[in-house]
Amino acid sequence: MTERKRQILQSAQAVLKKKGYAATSVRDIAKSLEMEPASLYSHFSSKEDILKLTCFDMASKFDRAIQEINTLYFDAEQQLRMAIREHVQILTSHLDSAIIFLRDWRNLTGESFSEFVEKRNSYEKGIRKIIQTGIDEGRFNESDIKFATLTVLSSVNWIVEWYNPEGKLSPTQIAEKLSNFILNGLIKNKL
Amino acid sequence: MTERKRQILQSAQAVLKKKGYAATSVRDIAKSLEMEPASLYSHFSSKEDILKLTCFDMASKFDRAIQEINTLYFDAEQQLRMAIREHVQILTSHLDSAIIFLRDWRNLTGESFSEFVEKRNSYEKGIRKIIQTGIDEGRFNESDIKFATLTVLSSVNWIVEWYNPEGKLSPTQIAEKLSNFILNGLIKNKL
DNA sequence: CCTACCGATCGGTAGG
DNA sequence: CCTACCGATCGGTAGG
Repeated sequence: MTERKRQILQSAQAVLKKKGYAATSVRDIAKSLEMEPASLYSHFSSKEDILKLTCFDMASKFDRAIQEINTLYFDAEQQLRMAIREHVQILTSHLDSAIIFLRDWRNLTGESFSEFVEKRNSYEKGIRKIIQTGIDEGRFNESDIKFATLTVLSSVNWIVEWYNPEGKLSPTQIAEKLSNFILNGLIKNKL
Repeated sequence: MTERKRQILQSAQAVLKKKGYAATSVRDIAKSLEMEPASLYSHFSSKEDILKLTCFDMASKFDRAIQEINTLYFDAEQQLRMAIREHVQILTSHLDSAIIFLRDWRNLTGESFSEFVEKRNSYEKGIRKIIQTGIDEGRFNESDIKFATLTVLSSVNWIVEWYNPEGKLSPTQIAEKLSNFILNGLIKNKL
């Protein structure tokens, strides 16, 4: 990927996150770059190509992170805290892409769609494995494991809806709060 | 609203939830009803009109539920459990509308957009109030209250992504699991 | 990266 | 609820 292509991709992502993939035209993207719509096609083969690159790029970032964590020795609680920290880190440091990745992947078609879903399921499995370990260790509640996994992921992914890079909470602080919430719940410890 | 209009609306919602508002054409909607695209306009003034009706209809359901709960005497834990139960009930019993409501509200324009955001914030405030009560009662952890509210809502809303009406979990069971998760967290009670 | 352009499809209207 | 139709915009190509 050339420097210019990366530059165009970034500008495109900034536009796409605002109105969503389906409601954004190739002309909208071109305008943000002050170029003609037709010129985009010397860098990308189609509008969907931009979506595809964005979604798969994010997916592989998450994939790399979970693979690494899953092979580390820490106990389940530490693993989960690390996974959440990494997840928040990826989301917040690529906020435009993250929003497209989370909202617009359904617009992928054909093989891209199914391949994406597969990658997403594989990541989900990585998280599930951590929670399963916690249950096996007797540290986590024996809850419906699929249910627990989805609930963890939903609360982590939701941060893109309100995260503000100039806000008072750093990604690390957000990750810690989120981990505490997920691990300990809302109710005060009855010691 | 005539019976026929409601019927058309329902069919439209079934189509909209599949591809999303922006990617669905008026022709797609008409086809699902075996009528001509132009005929839709004797029931609706525009494509956005359908989105507007769907979003605001859902919003008012949530609004009614939270208003009621907020005036009841139960303590914060009970209130939160009730709010979650009602929320899950509304989502699952209007699944098509719920998905459109959650995913496509950003496509509203002008006044509709701002009015919707306002309604959504007001519901959020209702949930926040319950959590605040819990903190005041000394029952809930003193966490960032806005943060806690958003995390609760995200995990509840996520159920539309995996809920299956024919699955083994009833809405009531889902609500209870979710409440337990949110209140007690993943970690086993160290008694 | 641009000019020039294409066929297809879009949301919507007029008139019955 | 339909026929007939509209101007605008869509994603994308040819050729330079």
